[in-house]
Amino acid sequence: MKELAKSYSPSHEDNIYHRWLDKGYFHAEVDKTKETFTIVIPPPNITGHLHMGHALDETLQDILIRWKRMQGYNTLWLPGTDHAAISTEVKIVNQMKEEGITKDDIGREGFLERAWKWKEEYGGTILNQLKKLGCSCDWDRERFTMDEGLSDAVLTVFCKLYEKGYIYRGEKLINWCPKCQTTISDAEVEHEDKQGGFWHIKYPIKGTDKFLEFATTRPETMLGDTAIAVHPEDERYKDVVGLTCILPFVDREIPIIADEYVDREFGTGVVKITPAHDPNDFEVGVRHKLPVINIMNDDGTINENGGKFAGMDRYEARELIVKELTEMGLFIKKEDITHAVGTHDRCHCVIEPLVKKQWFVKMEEMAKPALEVYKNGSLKFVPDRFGKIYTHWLEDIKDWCISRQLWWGHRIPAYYCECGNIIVDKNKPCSCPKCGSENLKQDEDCLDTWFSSALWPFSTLGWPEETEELKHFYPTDVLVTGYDIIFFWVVRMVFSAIEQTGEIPFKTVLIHGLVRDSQGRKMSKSLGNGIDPLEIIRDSGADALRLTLVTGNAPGNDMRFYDERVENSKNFANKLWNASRFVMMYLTDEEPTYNPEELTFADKWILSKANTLAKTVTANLDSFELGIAVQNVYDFIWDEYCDWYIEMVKPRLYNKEDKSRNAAIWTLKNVLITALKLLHPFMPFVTEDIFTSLQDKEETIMLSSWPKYSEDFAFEKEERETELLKEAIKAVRARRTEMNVPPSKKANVFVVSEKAEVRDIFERGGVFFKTLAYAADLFVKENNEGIGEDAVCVVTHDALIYMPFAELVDMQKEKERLTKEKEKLEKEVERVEKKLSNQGFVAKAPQKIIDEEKAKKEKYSAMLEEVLKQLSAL
RNA sequence: GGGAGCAUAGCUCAGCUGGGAGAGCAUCUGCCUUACAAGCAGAGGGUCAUAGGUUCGAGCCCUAUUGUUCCCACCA
Repeated sequence: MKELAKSYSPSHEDNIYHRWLDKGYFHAEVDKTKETFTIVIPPPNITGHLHMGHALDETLQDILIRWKRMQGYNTLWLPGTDHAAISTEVKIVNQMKEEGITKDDIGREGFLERAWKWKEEYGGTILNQLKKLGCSCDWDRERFTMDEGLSDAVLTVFCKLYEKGYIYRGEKLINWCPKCQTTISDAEVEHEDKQGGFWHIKYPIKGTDKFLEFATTRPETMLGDTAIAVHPEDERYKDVVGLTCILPFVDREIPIIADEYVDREFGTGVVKITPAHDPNDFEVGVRHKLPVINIMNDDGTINENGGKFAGMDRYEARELIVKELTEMGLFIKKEDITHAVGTHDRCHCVIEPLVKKQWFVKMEEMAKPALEVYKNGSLKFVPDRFGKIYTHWLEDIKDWCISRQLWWGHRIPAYYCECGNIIVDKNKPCSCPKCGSENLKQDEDCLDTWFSSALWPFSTLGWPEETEELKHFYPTDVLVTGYDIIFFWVVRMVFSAIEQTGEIPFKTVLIHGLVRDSQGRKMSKSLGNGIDPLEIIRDSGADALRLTLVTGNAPGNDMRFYDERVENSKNFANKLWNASRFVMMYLTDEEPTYNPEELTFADKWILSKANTLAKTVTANLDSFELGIAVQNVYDFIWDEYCDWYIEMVKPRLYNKEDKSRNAAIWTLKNVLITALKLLHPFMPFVTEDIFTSLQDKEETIMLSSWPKYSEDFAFEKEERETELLKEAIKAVRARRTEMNVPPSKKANVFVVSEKAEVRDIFERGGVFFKTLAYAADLFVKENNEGIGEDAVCVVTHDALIYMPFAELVDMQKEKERLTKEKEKLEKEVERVEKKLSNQGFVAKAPQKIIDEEKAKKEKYSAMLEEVLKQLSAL
């Protein structure tokens, strides 16, 4: 047995973690004799640093993993990182910029070399930070999305989907980020409300002196207009449909067409159609076979199709166009409006819809089974409401643009022959199977980062190889992630897994909310309100951080993080630490023996409570109520174990002659161990530290067995008896405080009850009742004969408790107090009676509830009777 | 425009299938009681947003309203 330091300090955490690592406790081998429990980590970006969001996400996973591991599952938590195509590339480009180098200077090869070097240097940062948090990942199985194996999975999937016709190359309208110079998917477009203009403009109708008036938020796109549209049934414009307008600046004749898409009620009921730069217009263009004229360069400047505006920035061109239209008399007015503008979620630059030839994943077919698995219940969301979000997205899904104009990532395995043939293959073919030419060029683009993360649950386990790991650990059990990532990742993992492996990638998706600052704001770099989890770990320990993150955290709900909460968590660690120190004071080298006959009813009470606790905590973990589960343990340790049980057994411990001393020590130790085990998933370090000091049998709490409910330790009667004494003690304490009796002033206490059973309880519990109720001596009696009439009386449920404090009693105040109590009890009795006389209640309420109410009635009536007696005696 | 969440003690939040309102922090009072002052004991504080409804019984279920946050969406 080791001794514990005087107060708790988290400084051991690193040592404990390294011992776990050295012992290989986190490592999972395929063990077919056991049921598996698998979690794959949502791979953090290699550019990332641990922020509170990660800390929460990983804490929840570690709790589940540690709990299941203790339950005896073959548990695997697979860690790794994501190459984060755009983020990483931008980071490296910026770094190069400082050195005055551009991507073109060093070329693709040079750039990739640099990127890999960067990855080797910084990519592991965040994983090391996870270790500080205590994450019990199997580090031997760490993966990276650009590993050889995972890259092979990516290429395999690409080729398979291409062959199946689910991946195609097409010229479609895509979202273009002029700043990052790449396409992005719909999911990466964020709609932000921005101040903008609504310019009213008119075009002359050819062959008439009339004009057609419309309004637009992006005047510069007029350079690419190829039509003007009105509603087919709009009487106002019936005559002009079929005529043409003259498009200013470029002098193009564009037809006036009729299309249902136009809303007659909105504006003038006239829309300019720019198929190359607007999704709706693109559709209209397809219907009417309109030419598509792209007027924009990749950097957001106007191209040669923009006539004299060519080379100008899109916003410069906008101003100049409006100015010149004004001069031409074609500009009518400008309204100031705020409207939703699509921006890139990474750089917040306004995205530009452009028509480009890109690679797409056809979604319609693959979405169906992904919807089905949720509907038939095989895929669950916790809380369930996020299933609706998932469903909604899938039902309305559009094809996924997967090509990115980047170098850092998985290069698209498509090869173009000079004859025009396209070959899609994992490996570069020697020659074109069509024309035999060896002049093949690989597609320059890379795949969307999410294309590889979509395969993460199975690619990390070796897929497409039929590895033992894949067979054993897949499908995984739980995916833990924030609600902000359902579209990007969860949806894509589900349909990818079903398509490639025929199985769902995980059974349950546990969704958590955001960690916000004390004022409820998102933590962000720009606000500077982020709290660094590593700083918290350094100052207060990972255990305190973890407890703070999980306490009161309900699935799917956001939470606020602030210092006072951490403080409380730290205090709890200290409380547990000191309770353990106390217990260890009474442990000797000799193991306390378990002798059921020696257990007092107080011992049985706490054993019974601990027994129930195991059941409750397990049930809450089973239903992913981690916040409630930890609250259960917290309350048990602090309120029941420390504030009551330890105090109750002190007299027995102090008295070496006490026959039940051994039983007390045994109970103290074993209940503490149970509590430590139940707490371990939440606070792994402090529980391990105490556990290893407390006993010598097992070398770690991590692999100890999870407590189970047992009928052998269900002691209902003893629980009732102890609660009765607790109630009496509380009543005495309250009464003393009320009368300002200092704790140092002890008094004789007389307990009076007609019931032999009650007297017996007080006799048996007398030892601790005396100390906890500040009694000099305790006298248990059948009636109040011989007790001074002027003693203070406390009326409890089963007994009357007298204390000779006559000199302290103010008769007037005493009367007031008793009157108050009388009124309170009368109210209670009235309430219960009313309930019990309600026919509907007696007829329809469950028997258990009725019995409870009846018991209450009896209890309150008896107490009221006593209070009345007291009053009349005064 | 569609959808979702939230509204409970001064503050931050729990309250799982309906059966007498809880925690932490803060406040007040008294205690350095041989594990812990990072503590102990006691106390105050809530018409559970509003209005209806279902029910013997509603913080919890239903409807509407108000406030608030978020997500989705092609009104140019």
